[in-house]
Amino acid sequence: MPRKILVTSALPYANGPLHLGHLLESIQTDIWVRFQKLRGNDCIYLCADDAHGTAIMLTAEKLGITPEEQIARIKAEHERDLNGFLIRFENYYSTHSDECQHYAEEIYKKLDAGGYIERREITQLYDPEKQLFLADRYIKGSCPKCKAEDQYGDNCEACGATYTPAELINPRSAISGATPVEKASTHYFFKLAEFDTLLRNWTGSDSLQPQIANKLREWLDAGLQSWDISRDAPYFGFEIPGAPGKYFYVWLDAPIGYMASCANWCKTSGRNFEDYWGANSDAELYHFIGKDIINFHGLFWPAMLDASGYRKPTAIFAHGFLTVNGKKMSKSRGTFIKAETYLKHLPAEYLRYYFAAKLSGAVDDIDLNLEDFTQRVNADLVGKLINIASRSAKFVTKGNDSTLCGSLHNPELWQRIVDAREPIAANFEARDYSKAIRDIMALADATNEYFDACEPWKLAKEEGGALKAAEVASQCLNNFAALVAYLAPVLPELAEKTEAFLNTRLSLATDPAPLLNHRIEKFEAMMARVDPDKVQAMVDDSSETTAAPAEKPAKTSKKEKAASDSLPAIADTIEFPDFAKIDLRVAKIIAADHVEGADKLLQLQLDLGELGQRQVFAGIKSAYAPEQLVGKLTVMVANLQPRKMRFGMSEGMVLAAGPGQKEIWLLSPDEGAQPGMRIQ
RNA sequence: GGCAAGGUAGCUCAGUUGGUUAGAGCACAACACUCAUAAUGUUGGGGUCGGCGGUUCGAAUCCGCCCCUUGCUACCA
Repeated sequence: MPRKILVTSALPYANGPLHLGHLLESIQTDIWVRFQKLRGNDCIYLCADDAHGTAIMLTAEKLGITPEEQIARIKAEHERDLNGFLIRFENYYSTHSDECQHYAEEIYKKLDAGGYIERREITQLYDPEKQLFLADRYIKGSCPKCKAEDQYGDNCEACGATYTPAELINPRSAISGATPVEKASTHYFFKLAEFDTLLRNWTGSDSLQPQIANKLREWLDAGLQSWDISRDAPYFGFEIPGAPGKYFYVWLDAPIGYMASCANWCKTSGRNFEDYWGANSDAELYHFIGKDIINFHGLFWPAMLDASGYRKPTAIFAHGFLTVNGKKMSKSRGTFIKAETYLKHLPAEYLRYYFAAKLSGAVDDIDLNLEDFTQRVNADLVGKLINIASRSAKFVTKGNDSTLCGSLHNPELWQRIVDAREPIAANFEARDYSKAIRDIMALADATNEYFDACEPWKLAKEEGGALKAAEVASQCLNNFAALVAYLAPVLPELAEKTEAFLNTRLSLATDPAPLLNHRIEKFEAMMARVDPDKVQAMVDDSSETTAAPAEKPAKTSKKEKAASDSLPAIADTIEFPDFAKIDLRVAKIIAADHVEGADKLLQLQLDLGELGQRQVFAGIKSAYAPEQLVGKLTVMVANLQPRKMRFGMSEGMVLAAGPGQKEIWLLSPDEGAQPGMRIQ
């Protein structure tokens, strides 16, 4: 009974080209899907472009086209590149589609009807000129730490500091250049916390990778927050029913794109949508994703599905990130390689093989070491695997009239290969491709050893030895056919060429049957060696030579931090205006309390005289008891951006010295200072 | 600060429930072979399995502490 399986890859964002990081996932998924199909299972592979959001809207505007034109253009590029890498979908669709809108609205309405949607007012930075709320990455300014100009709202590329947009010096909208202002608006939230039990049960199921289950449990134990699912107009997406001017956040409809793609495919394939998504579906549903989006697929998505009466995924399969030559892909190093650029220089199967040789079922990062890549592909595929066919063919072609012999010369070796099929299949099933590849290559080694031991080239020179040589070569060609069949999910083109060469059909569904008294075609080279010059050309082609941004310095290591603690160097000199920005005030502690559930914090109520009162959380519990503090005068930073902490808003900070633990000493002014006085 | 996943030969990686001198491929060296896309085979050099301590007759494998990498996260405001 074939299994009914629905597989997806994460939806690429329709705002830019695919790069090799995307391909890691597509290739991993495609290999698994092809494997399932070759095993005889009813497996379909669906994907789509993720086509909504502010970024796409802005890009379209910049290009002077409509968002619809922009996403159509990108989708065509994506499909071209994926096709070039031999990724084969049943359907590649878009979240900007009627089906997606239908299911997004339906799911939302069910969530709302179930009481899982709450409406709350929040304050965000707003671009008054562009009339647009600004996410962190759309706010630029000078880094508050190192003063580097033109940094994004969440972290500094020059010094690595992290901060909030409000901390930026001279913040401005990256879109219009206007100074952002704070503005309140009602947002819609999905009450995820209500699904705590459901999600605990789901993550407890043993089909998840242990690392993922751990991660999800960590989030669950930390307590689930409501998820902001709305964005204000203007926004390229679907308007929320009954909420004019409010749109679904792009991440709400992204996974619904899986359903949309399926519904769209069902129209032409004659399949039934409910068979896959209905609450009682007996189909298996798997999402291949990167580890960066585990929260969306492991928390929000199952909760959304369950709350709206659909089935949950059978499992999610997360993979790690792709690094190139051991480091993050970088445009200045030429290692930010686009799919299109790769294909311009190198065949798809090289990369498919290399990824397969390194992928396991775990969430570990994968490194594409370009030198290793070249050597590995050449040695494994050309040197050992295809070489089997290349060195054998002639003895059959010339020695036995292009016909494989009538019996196997080495039945033991053949049996070893046959017996390897199920273990190899089990490794493919478990997505442990690297193990499958190792086993297959070990059998290729064994075949080469056998070939060498028999010395058919010598046999062929002996009188009447041509047939003996052909027997050895026939054995090796049969081995070759079986090994290529095992590799077919990874190397579909090599499999096709092998089928043509040997006049046969390769399958993984049954044990390979030896080809006996079987006519073959003339051998022709099946794969060229990797040319290192082409690899270099690809890197050169990917290099951004124009003004490579300064390399982001490595984050300060703990060691370095410790060293700098013991050698308290004075910070860089600042100008008076820099200092003057800090509004320090004398504050009177009028209340101090323990915070329920907090290990380090005390909640302080500070009086600033005519300026009112402030609530501040301070991490000084280890050194002060609340009753010691009440009535004391201290110094606070009064114009610090308020920060939402787990236990409430902290509206400033009190100043203290010392390394921590018991050694914390709060600053206090001499007698006579009055609450609210500015410190200058 | 917390949590998670990693740290095994120059490179890329295996090492199942702790058990004999720690493995593979590539790279390197020598030799063999010359059928093959300078491919293949044999042999060899190369590792205090991140560090320290512990449990054990015995640890890369279990426990503790520490260091480094990556990621997530926070009561660092």
